[in-house]
Amino acid sequence: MNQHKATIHDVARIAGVSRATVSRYLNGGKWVSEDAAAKIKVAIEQTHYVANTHARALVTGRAGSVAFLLGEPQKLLFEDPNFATLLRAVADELGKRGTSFLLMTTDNKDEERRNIAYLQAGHVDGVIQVAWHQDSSKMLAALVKAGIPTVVAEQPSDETLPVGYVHVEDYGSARKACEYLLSRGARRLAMIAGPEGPSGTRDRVHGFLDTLAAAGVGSSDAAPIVHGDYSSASGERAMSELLDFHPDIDAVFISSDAMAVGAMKTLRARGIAVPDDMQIVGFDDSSAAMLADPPLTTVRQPFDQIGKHLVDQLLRIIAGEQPIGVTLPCELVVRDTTR
Amino acid sequence: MNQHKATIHDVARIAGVSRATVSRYLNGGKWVSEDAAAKIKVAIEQTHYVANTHARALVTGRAGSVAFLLGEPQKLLFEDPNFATLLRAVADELGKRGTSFLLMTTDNKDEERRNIAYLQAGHVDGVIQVAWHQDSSKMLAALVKAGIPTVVAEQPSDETLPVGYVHVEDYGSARKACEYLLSRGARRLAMIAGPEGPSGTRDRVHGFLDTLAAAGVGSSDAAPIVHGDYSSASGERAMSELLDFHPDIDAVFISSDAMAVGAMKTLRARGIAVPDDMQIVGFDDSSAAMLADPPLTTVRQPFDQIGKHLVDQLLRIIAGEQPIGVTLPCELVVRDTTR
DNA sequence: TTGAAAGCGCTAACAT
DNA sequence: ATGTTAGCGCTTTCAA
Repeated sequence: MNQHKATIHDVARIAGVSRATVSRYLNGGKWVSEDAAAKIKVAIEQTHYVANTHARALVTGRAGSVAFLLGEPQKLLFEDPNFATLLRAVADELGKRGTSFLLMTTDNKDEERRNIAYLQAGHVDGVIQVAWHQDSSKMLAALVKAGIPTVVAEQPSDETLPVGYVHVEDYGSARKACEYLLSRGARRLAMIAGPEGPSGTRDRVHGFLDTLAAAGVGSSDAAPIVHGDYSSASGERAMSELLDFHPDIDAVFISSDAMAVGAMKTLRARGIAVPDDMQIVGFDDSSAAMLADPPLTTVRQPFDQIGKHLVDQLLRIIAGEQPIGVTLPCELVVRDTTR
Repeated sequence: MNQHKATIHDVARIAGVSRATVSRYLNGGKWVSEDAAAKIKVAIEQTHYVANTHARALVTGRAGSVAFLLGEPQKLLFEDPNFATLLRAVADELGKRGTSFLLMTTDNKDEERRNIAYLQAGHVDGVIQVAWHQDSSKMLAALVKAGIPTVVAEQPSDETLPVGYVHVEDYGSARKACEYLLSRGARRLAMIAGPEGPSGTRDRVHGFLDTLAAAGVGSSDAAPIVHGDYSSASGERAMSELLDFHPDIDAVFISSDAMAVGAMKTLRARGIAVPDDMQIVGFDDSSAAMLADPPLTTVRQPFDQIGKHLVDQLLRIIAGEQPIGVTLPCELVVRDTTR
């Protein structure tokens, strides 16, 4: 633990070659004779040599790491299980590609400033931004201005921004969910949507509305849509509101499982049976869906795929490719909150 | 975005001093005249200069970052809300101290090897290890052997290891919970404990057993204790088992809120009313506790404090201080699953 | 109080 | 195929 950590110099000396040869071996091994390679391999094993990232970053100008930037009100990070899922997916994929990452959270203006300064300083090669519940356009603009390769886990509101993004097919998924509800006999559909602003909310609402219109079952009065913040508590409130103003609804399409769980709590309190008196379809297929009582019919978001594509995109952009948008399909998972 | 990033050289030139003076200014500002300091300050603002971490790390030999090392089976990271809570607390505290951190996950032997190599390479100054559900002694031993400053979010099984740790008062909290149950009229107590192995599980079990013994209400046959893995599903199973073998129990002390939620699902399925026929106390006070139906009486773990102390400890150890153990008290939060 | 100079460990021309 | 050399941006003696 006290012995000097092995450097490329030690390896070179032991292998009987120059440091440049070791460096070449380390970076692809081209232009290194088999003989030299073998000796270097032995020397590395013997010394437990691992390249110093900082020295390498200094000379190459690349950090070999990316930031996972979370712009979220603190309480939601705790409650939304999707963060953990996505975080894990990203961590796994990044690990496979030999890139380390650091997690940054932004809860207020001060942290935002500090984070921007840090990122601009070039400590990381790129940024994966996740801000499902909060407006992140300022941060995003700063990243773009600083020329930092960036991917976003939703469709950015400003589509002209040169950032990559990965999102799910919100419109189509909403239609799929609502059409299923219709097919199970529901006629008076309501929706509990996510926070207004993000494109995901907008697209799901359109999917909901268009399905109703196509089926000719839309009510003529104010559309039964209430917005929540994806938290369970907001789902509880939203369900109450829905019931108060539209007591005749027989099904609800809810934009997150957490909100669906909250909504079911309200229903239970009011003695409304699920799925007999009220059918429900959630969104995410988070752990809450299967644990709900009864288990929730929901739209499965492929977070592992989202994470994979996010990393893939970012690494491509860092390598100089054009940012693109990736849209992933969702799957309806039928459980017991629909008939 | 293309203009050369400002270096200490640029700042020195603009301020009309040497790079060494700028460096001194950056690191505490001692031995820098007010005059020079003022000029440097202006130059830094003008150039938007931010020190290059890699260059600094290279020369100082310190990385300025630490690792948050998660040794957990993947599925539990998704489900256990405590991770997110602790992660956030640590992130906040680290941010305040100007230290960045990277998150590493260890799900299998291969990742473990890779992580150990990475950490040994000195890419970080220290490690915060969290492994509540999995044996982490091998990893810990490797870290100690490599001389990497380490703190653990539980009491390490090998107490002679020179690592810092922060944990909650498991024994006392268990006694507090069980005594409360007794005070509410419960007489035939059972326990759903965490996975066998970690000291936390052992201490809570002892607290449970000792309380029963002290009150003289222990049954003479096999102690009604079943182990789970902190997941909701395991709580569901454990409750079934308890009911099958000890149908006369009237209260259960459960080592996590997630398991308590699972247990309540089993109770509901069997038509056993909470808290009338069965009282329940959980552990953690995670979001699941308040959302449970009825809301869960539980033991509150102060994760924000745990995170704060973890960071504090680690930074102290990195600075050369002796590792110590920190034990934090828990608080009983009474809600509606107790009478 | 300040500056000159010597690297930290590595990569990347450029020679050979 | 391999070695020599010149830094990357910063801190840190050591002199002045």
